[in-house]
Amino acid sequence: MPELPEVEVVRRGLARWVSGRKVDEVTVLHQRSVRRHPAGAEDFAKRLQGAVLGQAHRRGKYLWLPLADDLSMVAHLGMSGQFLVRPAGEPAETHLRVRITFADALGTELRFVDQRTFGGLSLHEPVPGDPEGLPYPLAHIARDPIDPAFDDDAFHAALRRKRTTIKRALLDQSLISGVGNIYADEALWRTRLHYERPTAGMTRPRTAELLTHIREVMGDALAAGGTSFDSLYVNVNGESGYFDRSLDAYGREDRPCRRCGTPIRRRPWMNRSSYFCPRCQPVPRAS
DNA sequence: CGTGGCCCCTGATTGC
DNA sequence: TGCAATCAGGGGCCAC
Repeated sequence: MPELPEVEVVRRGLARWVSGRKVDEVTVLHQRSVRRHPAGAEDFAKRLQGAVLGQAHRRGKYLWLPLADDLSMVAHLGMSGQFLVRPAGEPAETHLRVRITFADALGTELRFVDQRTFGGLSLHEPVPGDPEGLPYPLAHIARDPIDPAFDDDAFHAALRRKRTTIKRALLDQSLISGVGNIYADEALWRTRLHYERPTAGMTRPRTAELLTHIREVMGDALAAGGTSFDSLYVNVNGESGYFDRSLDAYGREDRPCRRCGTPIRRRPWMNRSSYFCPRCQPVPRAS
């Protein structure tokens, strides 16, 4: 389940192994993987053929590589997406969705593999005047907390304005990007905040503490090469990253809280799960 | 318009 | 043993 640190690892892999190469052939093996390309799979392939893939950019969990002609190839890994750089001619992976070959002599091709097809590739024009050439579908995606331009004060003000709960806000990519279910639980545990705490009650020091912990969790994961729980996450060269043994809350139902020993609880939440320590992170009164 | 909830998908795991 | 239910979850989309 790639979160921001994993996606950043993929970005670096693309920058090293793919940027600057000229596309030869594009084969779309699953329509759903290009569903965000409005003009369809054939158009996607046609426009990409012959283009040189530019520098690899990231905003939150989105990746994009500008082409020479104003369009960018946008990628989202979703739940199970992987970019693999493989020797051309290697057998296709079971869930290979898009194959991109190159017009050079390096002998490798780029493969987008995605078991659950929540991810996908598409081509888009930039938001007019955006200095980074941010593609249109990403216009509403906020900066991530390890982006130097992330505005802590603006984030705090947005939390105060909202009438929602803290974990919902952390997963709202228009407020802060790159935080997924796992790292939200980890950061809330570190901050001793229950996931249903109203954002309107956040104080400035509390927000600052929360951001610090989010950055620590992400930084730790990035240093470890990304988090993984199974073989679904593989970086651009096919190597798994492992970080799960240092998780404090996520996936630890009934196991003792590393701070106080109280068994960690799991609660159904938004069709997924929230993990928390009932003692360190007490349920807010008004919920 | 802001907020909350549903749903897309596949495979591993669990339960009967 | 075999089949069905459950779970995993990013984020777009829609209803209220």
